[in-house]
Amino acid sequence: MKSTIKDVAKAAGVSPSTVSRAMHNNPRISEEMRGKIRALADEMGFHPNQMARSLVNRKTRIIGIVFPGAATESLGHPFYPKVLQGLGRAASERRYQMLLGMTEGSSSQDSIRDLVDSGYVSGLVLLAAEDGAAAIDAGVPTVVIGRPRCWESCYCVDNDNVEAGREATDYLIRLGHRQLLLLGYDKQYMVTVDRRQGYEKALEQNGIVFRRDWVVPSRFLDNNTDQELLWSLFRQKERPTGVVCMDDAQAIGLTSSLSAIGLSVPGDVSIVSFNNTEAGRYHNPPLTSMDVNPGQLGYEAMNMVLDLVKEKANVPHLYQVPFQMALRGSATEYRETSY
Amino acid sequence: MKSTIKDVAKAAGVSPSTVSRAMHNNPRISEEMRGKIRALADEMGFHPNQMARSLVNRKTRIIGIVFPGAATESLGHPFYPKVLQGLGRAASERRYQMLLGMTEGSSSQDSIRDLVDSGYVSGLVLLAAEDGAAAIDAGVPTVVIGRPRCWESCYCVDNDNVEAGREATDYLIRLGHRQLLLLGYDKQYMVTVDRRQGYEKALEQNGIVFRRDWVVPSRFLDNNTDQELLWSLFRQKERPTGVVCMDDAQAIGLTSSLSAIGLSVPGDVSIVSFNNTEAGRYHNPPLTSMDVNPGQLGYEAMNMVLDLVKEKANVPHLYQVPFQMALRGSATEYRETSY
DNA sequence: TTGAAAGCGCTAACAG
DNA sequence: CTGTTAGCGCTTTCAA
Repeated sequence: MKSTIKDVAKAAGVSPSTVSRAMHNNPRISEEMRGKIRALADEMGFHPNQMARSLVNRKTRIIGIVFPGAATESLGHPFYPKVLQGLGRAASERRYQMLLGMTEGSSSQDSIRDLVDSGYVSGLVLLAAEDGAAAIDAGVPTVVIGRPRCWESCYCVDNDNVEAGREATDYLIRLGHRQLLLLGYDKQYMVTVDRRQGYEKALEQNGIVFRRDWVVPSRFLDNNTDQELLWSLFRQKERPTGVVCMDDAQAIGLTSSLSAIGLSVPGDVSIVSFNNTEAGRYHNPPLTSMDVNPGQLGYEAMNMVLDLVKEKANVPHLYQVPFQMALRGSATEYRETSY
Repeated sequence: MKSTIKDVAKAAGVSPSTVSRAMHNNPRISEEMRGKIRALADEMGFHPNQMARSLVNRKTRIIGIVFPGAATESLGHPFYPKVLQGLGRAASERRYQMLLGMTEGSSSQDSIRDLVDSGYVSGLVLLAAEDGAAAIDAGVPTVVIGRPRCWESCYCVDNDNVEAGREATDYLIRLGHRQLLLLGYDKQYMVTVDRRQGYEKALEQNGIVFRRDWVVPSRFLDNNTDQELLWSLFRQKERPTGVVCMDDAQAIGLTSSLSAIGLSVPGDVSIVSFNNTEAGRYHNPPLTSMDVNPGQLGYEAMNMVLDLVKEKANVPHLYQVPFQMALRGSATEYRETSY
């Protein structure tokens, strides 16, 4: 049986409150009493029951983590474990723990309710910007990773995705490419709309005219019917010589899709993508990819919620983490012979 | 302000106990009262405070997850997120939540203590067999993923690693290879000692003599000094033509190490490895790799702890999950011309 | 079928 | 500096 504060109090011949004070380095206790009690507590293997503490102070040292959509599924993409690493690092530095909200099958809305209603968490971090709206009335301090639609009224940490999109595109342009396709656009996801904006910006800054039909969804990689659409784009006389992909996985898919119609990467088409995954790193050719620093995203997000929980003043509503391109072989200089 | 059981009781004109019964489908309450109260509770947005409940019932719906060593670091290897997925899937099916123990910098021993002492968890799953010893006196039902030294006296889910090692080796032998190196052995890790045993078994079953100097640690990949040792092995006249690697990462490292001395994979050396990672899948050549089903490992482990927590009878001490080879290009038939 | 009372383990005034 | 008291929100005998 685990010993309680009363046991220790009795053994030490003092009152429970004294033990409580000793355990929390409360100043209202003598040095010697404190030492004596702590030693005794140690000996008896006493550890304050957090459950009871939380009940009275109305706060826990737990932050809930909410994964997007089908919960556990998202962990399949390497972005999430990396974010989790960062979250964990910050949490452990500040001696907090993380409770995972993975309500299989149900919406993240439910996941959030579960987490909060349970009373276990004193803060939340949402791993999907799409759930951002929920952040507003979650009932506990909440920060979302990514940029939700309601971003001005909530706390979030994100990359400057329009700038990232611009830089990725610009990189290709620097390489001499002027026929640029954007693959993986989905207006549902702010990340992609932001990056697309950056893409358009880069085009404009370089006097390249924007072609609406060269902004395509990732669905174009899915099956033969859809690939046909993609292929038709690359069979035009003036075909894209460079592609900006929203994710390494798409770049990988694209590479093989292209090879099916006899186009090679980077020989015929240069590719720049996002997320700098291991798969992309070992892909053939190795992918030039934008690293968005998922680890730091998590790290900053956790520190932000904790600041909020601690009611620190002036916590900024948005923190932007830097990104950088990992330069590898999938994007090379444009050559006439590309045609 | 969140409403408490008392608020609801007052509003319904009944006692708190009645509300409590209504919320938990206790039979000692009339159907109509139950309906009325639940409706009211819903309307008032009342959710029982789990903290308070746990305090009185002495159990929570939370399982602690302990990562090996430097906590968050381990998430860097794709094996762990996949295990986590499986854990999450089972946990969510049975309506449990997971608390992550990531005590940065401190041992997993401390991590375990933290988790258990806090009183938050009613069960534990350890993601590293090396921590197995701790499972015995954790104080709550514990299952470990992998095979700890003390495996007979604790609960674990694992692969049959000697068989896996045997099959991997045998695959190379089937391909005609008879000079086989084992890379990544470390007697500290039971996985590798088990797989090595399988390796030896395969050799024996095929009348190949075991060479102690062909069982090498992964350190041989680390730096030039160590690689020299590896290279010397491959510069012998009778060099290995097949290698069994304990992890895809090693297979990748080996490939490039080998290419530095002019040996190619699979042309000169065939490789079979473990863990079937994305990196290996997109590596050049794509890795033939043993998939140990990390997801299922997690899934079964979670179900096992929960069975233990629920005091289900006859929970087996060991559950073995199947594995299977993903056949790809890094291992090909042995040809004389390999020399 | 419902209510009253006691208590889970701990903390936080308020006295002394 | 230390003890007393009350109570966090809920469950659970025990009576009614």
